[in-house]
Amino acid sequence: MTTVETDESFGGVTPDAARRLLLGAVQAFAERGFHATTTRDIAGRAGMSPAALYIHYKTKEELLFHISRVGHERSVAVLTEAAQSTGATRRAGGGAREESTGGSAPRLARAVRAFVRWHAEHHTTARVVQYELAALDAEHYEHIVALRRRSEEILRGVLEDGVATGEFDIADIRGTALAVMSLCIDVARWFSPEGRRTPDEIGALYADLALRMAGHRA
Amino acid sequence: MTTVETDESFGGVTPDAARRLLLGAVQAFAERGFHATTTRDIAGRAGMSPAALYIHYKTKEELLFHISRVGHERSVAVLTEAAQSTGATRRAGGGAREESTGGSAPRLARAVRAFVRWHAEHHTTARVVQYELAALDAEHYEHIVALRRRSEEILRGVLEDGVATGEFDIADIRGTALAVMSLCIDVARWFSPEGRRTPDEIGALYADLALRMAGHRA
DNA sequence: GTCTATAACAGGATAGAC
DNA sequence: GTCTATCCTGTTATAGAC
Repeated sequence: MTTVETDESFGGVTPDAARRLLLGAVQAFAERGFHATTTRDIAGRAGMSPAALYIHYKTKEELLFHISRVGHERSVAVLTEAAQSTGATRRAGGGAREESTGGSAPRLARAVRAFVRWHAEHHTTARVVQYELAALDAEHYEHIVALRRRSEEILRGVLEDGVATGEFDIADIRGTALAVMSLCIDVARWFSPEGRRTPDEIGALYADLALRMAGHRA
Repeated sequence: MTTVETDESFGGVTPDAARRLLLGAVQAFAERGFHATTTRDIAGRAGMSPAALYIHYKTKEELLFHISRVGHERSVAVLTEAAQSTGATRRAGGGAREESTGGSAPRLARAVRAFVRWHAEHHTTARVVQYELAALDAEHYEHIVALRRRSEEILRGVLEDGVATGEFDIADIRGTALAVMSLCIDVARWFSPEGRRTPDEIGALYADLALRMAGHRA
């Protein structure tokens, strides 16, 4: 949770050189975009010659895929954990669901807050993850799209639960879930550590906005 | 308002060749991004040789700037018009404002609906306008940022008015305005004409969501 | 205004020494 | 595993004929 984001997301990557390359690539891609970034730039940031890059990654695109994959996995994990009921959730007979501890409202609030925090704290990674997908090759792109669908489904599930229990009042669940996702994702585009709000403050504000969007009766 | 967006935004551009280049560039930039687009590609789409491009635009970046400028001007105009009171708005003594015809709630709804519609209907242009700014040179970038601030201020103004009249209940006006902008802008990222909703349906949904975010008492 | 041809150069990826 | 040197392709932008 450093403010000068050195992004611990890739802390566990094995050869030290590979990790440095990943970190350099994330920064370069976030600043300039994938296509405007040269392999010389990436290698330079990692303190290596351009050639050394190819020992660890077959192409520049593979580097992007690695970043995208790990980034998406992290953000899905953050969302999944936060969206869980604190106790267990059991399905009741007719398809409606009973909550044991956390109702849908706190689950939604926790999910949005955590997801937004992740996008703000890791805005460098998140920017690459969210806005450079088009540069992936077809196969890698499909892999990532599958991960993205998971996030959407998780969020939609929380909204569905809340409507079923009467906590939420939503006309268009799918559309609202998409809108809440939009809101969270867009944080990566504009967030700056120099801005007037901390990641957690934005998370708290957005959690409140999401509850309002869900028609939560305060 | 064609579904197969041929984007009338640039209909008035004077030499026919210049307009075709602009249109080709918008499509190419939206599909591949600025840096991944070649001048050959743009010229090809306009039915010209690469060299002909430089008669009409000094550089590829100038083409992007032109698109960005016109696009921003259009979207600001759309937002401004929609956010106006239908009658005149007069300031009352203490800084609070009286509405004559349209209250703040319908103004917010109209503004969001129109802004979202624009981003959906012109999603090709909008994508370039919103996501390729980083490729502009410093001077051009500043020009565009000034236009963007205008949009934010317009939206914030509507929220402030609504809070002053008691129509809205907002703790953090600036943050909420930013969030509503986010929501609208992000439409350009994911909208597809093949999707299940029309631009106007999305606009209507988002207008409702914005009212909820603003704490409008229905 | 548009074309063909080309200058001038940058960038991804590899070869081969160490 | 890393370096230096380099290949080779593709790119922006210009020159000069029509």
